[in-house]
Amino acid sequence: MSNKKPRTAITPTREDDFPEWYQQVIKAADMAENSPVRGCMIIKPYGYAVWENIQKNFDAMIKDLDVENAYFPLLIPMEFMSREAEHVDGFAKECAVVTHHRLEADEDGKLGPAPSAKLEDPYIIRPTSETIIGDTMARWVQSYRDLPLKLNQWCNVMRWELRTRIFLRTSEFLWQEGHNAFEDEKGGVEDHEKMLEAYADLVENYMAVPVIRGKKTPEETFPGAVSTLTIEAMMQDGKALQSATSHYMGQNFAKSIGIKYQNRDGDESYAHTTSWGLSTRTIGAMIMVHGDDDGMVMPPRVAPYPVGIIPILRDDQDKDKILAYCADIVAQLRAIGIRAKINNSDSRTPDKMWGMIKKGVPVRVEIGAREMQEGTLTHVRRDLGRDSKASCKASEFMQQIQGILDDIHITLYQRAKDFMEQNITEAKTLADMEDLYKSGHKGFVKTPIAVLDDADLARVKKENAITARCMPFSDNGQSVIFGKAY
RNA sequence: CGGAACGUGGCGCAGCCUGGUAGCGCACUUGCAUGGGGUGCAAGGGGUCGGAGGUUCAAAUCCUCUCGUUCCGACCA
Repeated sequence: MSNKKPRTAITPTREDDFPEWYQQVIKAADMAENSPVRGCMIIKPYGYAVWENIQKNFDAMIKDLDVENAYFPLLIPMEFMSREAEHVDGFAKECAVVTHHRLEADEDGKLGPAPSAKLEDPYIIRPTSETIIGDTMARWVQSYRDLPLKLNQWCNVMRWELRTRIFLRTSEFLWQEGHNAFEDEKGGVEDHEKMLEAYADLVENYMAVPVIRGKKTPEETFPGAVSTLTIEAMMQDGKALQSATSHYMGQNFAKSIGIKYQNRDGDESYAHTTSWGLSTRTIGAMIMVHGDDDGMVMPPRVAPYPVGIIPILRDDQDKDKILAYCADIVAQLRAIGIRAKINNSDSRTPDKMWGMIKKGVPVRVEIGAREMQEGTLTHVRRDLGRDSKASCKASEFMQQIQGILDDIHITLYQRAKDFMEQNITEAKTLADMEDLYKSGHKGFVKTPIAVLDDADLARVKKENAITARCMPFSDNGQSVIFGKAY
């Protein structure tokens, strides 16, 4: 027995092969899978439930900021793309194009686009709805009284990606895109800051992923934007993942798409616009930040069910009684607003347990004949493992569970935050940074802002596969954080 | 899109070099014993080897093309 390592539920481990571990966690946790459509994923119920929780929480946040939801078409007239020069640059090469409106069989019986049904004006499948929403806003905004106008839509978009990775980069993905318009610069600038803070709030306080808030360097700024703000998270392999961005477009976009209005002086002005988006990719971030070698570790506030209950059935005699007791526990939890689910399949107990471990259910509750008789239950925290196993009266549990879940959230967040902080190294010069990466540094490197002007920067970035992630707010724009990125 | 690798039952793999119609582990089904961090024994079901062509008496094994996946790179949420 030379194998001293305890068996892990996921093979390989994070240390052995991080990218493969990531794939295996998604599979083991039953969150998503590849589809017959190249580059597109099937989000399974357990993964989609996470997205629904993200949606629910963020949707409430933006409504508090007076954003209204609307829905725009999946198809966008191709000519819209050419209205915005920067867009052509950014998205044209990854657009799916709709050219026909009918299929028909040829002489061999093979289906194909009917030549007679060719579209005079082709459509593209939205890679973003910026142009069509902008076009709409241009019609809706006539007067300064129509501003601000804050629109958001939850939808799917498609970008024909060359290299896809489930959740992190797929050809089709789900997101929300917000597009706001304001009278002046102040309104737009403040808005894009506010939206970024909303993202930071969501990601940190619901997904337990600590982030660095900052501004993109000019080079990394979104095409056409005056300013791009970002939240950057660190994965357990030390790489960065941009979790959400918020752009201030100045009047650039309004001018190209015609969002103009009569201002308070009776003159014509162009609106100042912002756009902001967060996608299913953040689910990938959550996996890579919290997951461990036994699978997913769900942050409780977005977990499909923060409490999972396993009935322990030793024989059929007590089965119905135990199940009834479990059902009652679930009902009590739901009554206090906690999502709970019972696994009453007839799998073996250990298999049910490992199933919940791999899914990362924050609190596992075990209930057998013993608990039923005593009116107690046994609970274990996923983040702390079997050592955290404890028993208490069911009534006490109801009092404590919210606190336990909050504590799990804090523990996950703090653990990730400590990791991130320990893996940000400061370097005074570009040469110092290069030395760090050349000697195998895995995390971020923070340098003075002056490094951006170093003529050698491009070479160092290229050779070390790093990019400028952002200029963190915490240093008032006086520093830059670099790192490898997803 | 460039470089590399891979594609064999649900999952992970062996077989391919030295062609002769498929094997292992896990999962699954049944039974008995079990049952609080991956239970044991026994009996079973399931694949024609990503797809299309070619070579051959014969192909999972050789050749060509194609589709897909993964990793690295460039690009990007």
